[in-house]
Amino acid sequence: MTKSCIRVFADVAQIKQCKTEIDRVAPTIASIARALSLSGNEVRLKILYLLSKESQLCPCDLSDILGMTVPAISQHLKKLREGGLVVSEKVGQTVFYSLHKENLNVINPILDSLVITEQKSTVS
Amino acid sequence: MTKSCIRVFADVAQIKQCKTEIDRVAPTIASIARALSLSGNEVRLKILYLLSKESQLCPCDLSDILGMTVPAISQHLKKLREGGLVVSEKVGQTVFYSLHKENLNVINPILDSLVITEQKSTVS
DNA sequence: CTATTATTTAAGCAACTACTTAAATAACGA
DNA sequence: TCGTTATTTAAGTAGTTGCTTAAATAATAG
Repeated sequence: MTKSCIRVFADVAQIKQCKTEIDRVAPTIASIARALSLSGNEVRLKILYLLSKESQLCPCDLSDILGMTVPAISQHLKKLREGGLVVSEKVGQTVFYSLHKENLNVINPILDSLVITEQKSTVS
Repeated sequence: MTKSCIRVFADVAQIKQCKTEIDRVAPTIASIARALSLSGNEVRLKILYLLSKESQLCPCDLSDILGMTVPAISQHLKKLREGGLVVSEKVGQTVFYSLHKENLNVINPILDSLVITEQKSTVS
């Protein structure tokens, strides 16, 4: 870290500009990275996909569908809720989870691309 | 796991259908989740963003720009390369990294959304 | 009130991540 | 060749993640 790149082709102005630019977008990148790492888990991505298909599901349903324990599911849902990607509504003893559509600008294209990828592979 | 959801409103047919559907898309989800978890790291997302702006950068540049040690950067680049998100080309002692555009269908919308988000926040 | 059901929370733990420092590899120039 | 530079690899480690099981919380029915 003390020594920096001194190669002949290094473009000092370019590097400086990159530093400025990355500082500028850093907060946005941090927030997007958070959303991506949330959905970068196989179980949570499945939950998001299922919610995009079914509009709402409870932890119990998801436990059945994904073949996992209820606490395991609940902990994933907690992360998704805290990350603002899903919302929950309690109806009696049951808690229904659904996508938090307003916060899904990062995730939506991914779910879309999933559908597209599936269509492609179904066709071929 | 042994006991399944027995609530009154549970829709057995819906659950069964979801199971079938999730099994069908599981391989695609796994591969997308891998790409998302790769780009769900702040440093790696910054690298991808910088490469989308600069077309090619070496580990040394990135170390300078991001204020991190070269080995730390190198290890991130290795993951991105193994995940197929970037490619490298050696020129003399320098290794230039650039985006592997063909494999970026999952990541591209994210980088785009980053630009869009930045424009929004700049305007407001 | 008591038992049952749905969900969440907590504690423990194995596996993974992302850094560190040191060493290895490779290209270059004097 | 020797010393320098660019990069990668390796080993060690603190922190994080994702599960497990057990316990806590809350709603409902008898």
